[in-house]
Amino acid sequence: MKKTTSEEKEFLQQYDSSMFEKPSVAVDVLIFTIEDDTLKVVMVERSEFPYKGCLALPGVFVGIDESLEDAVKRGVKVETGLTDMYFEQLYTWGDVKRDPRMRIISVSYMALVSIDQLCAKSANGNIRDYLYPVEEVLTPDKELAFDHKEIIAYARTRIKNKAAAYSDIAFNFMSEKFTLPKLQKVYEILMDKPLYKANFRKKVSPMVLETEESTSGEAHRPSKLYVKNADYNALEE
Amino acid sequence: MKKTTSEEKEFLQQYDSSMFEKPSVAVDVLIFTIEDDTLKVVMVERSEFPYKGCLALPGVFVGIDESLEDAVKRGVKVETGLTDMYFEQLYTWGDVKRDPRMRIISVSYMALVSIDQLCAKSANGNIRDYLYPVEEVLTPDKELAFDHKEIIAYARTRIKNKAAAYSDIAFNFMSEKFTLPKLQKVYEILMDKPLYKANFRKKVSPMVLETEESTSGEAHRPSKLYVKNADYNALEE
DNA sequence: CAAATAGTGTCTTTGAGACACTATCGT
DNA sequence: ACGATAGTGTCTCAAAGACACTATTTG
Repeated sequence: MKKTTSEEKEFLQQYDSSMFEKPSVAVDVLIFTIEDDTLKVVMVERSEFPYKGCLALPGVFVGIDESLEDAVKRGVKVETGLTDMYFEQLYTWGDVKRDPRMRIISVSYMALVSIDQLCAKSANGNIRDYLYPVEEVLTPDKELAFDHKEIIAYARTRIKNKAAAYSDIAFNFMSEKFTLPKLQKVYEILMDKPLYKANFRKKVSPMVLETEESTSGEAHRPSKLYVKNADYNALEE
Repeated sequence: MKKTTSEEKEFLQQYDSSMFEKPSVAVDVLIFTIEDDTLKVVMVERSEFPYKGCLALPGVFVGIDESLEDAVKRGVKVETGLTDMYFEQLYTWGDVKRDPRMRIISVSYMALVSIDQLCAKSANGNIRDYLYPVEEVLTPDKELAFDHKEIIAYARTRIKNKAAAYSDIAFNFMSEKFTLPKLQKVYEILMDKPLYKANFRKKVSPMVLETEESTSGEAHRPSKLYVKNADYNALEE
């Protein structure tokens, strides 16, 4: 990795002699999207023991010269082809027996992406085949690999809390231009509860900017298109 | 660590051949307390390079058969002698160069403890000598070891947010019985802003239970003693 | 016009914030 | 009585919540 100085050698020798074995470190990535008005997460079916046939979160081991974030980007890229998306660290899971094969400490991250972006880059096979409704995989009788159900439940709670606080996470699921009814629907899905139209619009009005465009062609009044107000967070001071 | 089955061998071989070197995993513990109406954190002065002479957070490497929480308990015990205290995971720091000696991924935890408990168990030397005011170690010109200033700043923000939301974290700094003026002072220290007495008492009244006892002996009206209402969180549903 | 969805006005209730007041100790 | 801190009553104002209304498109 790097050359060691004489001062550091003492430490490294001491460390090597006291620690016989190191845990492995992985990142598990929860790629969330909204499809058919449903919050979904990317999962893969395990072809090997343990948990053969169960759904598991995609994950990669962290390389010795790779930051956690770089490992996440690598994992997301192999899974979806996407190179730029919003993600944030969730929690680190370190139970000794969480993986029966060997000691693996997992740093979990959640990535949020619109279904449009997700499908645009889907080169190998259809990414839609790997999307599973979150509420479905969280049902008690559904068996998932390792502690992945707990991890997904943790992420689900985080998403709900952030949406309820009207943070801007919902925008990660939107295309660039969107109508307020669509945005409201996304917040409702994330919060898992219905919202009053007028109140919702009061809340989000500082977070969005109206455009000149509108929807058309549907058998009802058209809806104005909005974009995210990039200055919103700056105003928060 | 454990015996491997034939199914698992394939995985382990594949893993071993693809990963030449593993990062080390440590937990860094931020032990916070309140002394002299000031939020303080336990730190130790480094006697070795790198960052010789700088303050650092206490930390331990995570053993191969040790959970993250067990590593935290071990670290807290060697540092303070305490065996039971509240702690929670903060964040995992994984920059490749965060430790110049070798690749170390650090899972940070914050522990919160009253000054009474902290001093009660202080066997070897005076633990008070290792307490440093948080705002002081966070000043820009103060050099701390590794990325520990960033970690402390992260924890400071977490504490502020939790106090501002009137979570029950403040109680971790109190003795079993306390007066409301003392509790208010603790919230003010954590939030770093003054509070109105009447409003504060309205807020915390469901979180506390009045006792029969009062303070006495001071040249002013005595103050009633309260205990934490253990049922409070249960009521939250 | 009817159906359907987009969008607005406003009332009520809740709670944060601010401030003034009363209460009770020791000296 | 006085200084000092403990503890309470209540007003204001802003935001959350609930609901009713108007507006604009297609068929």
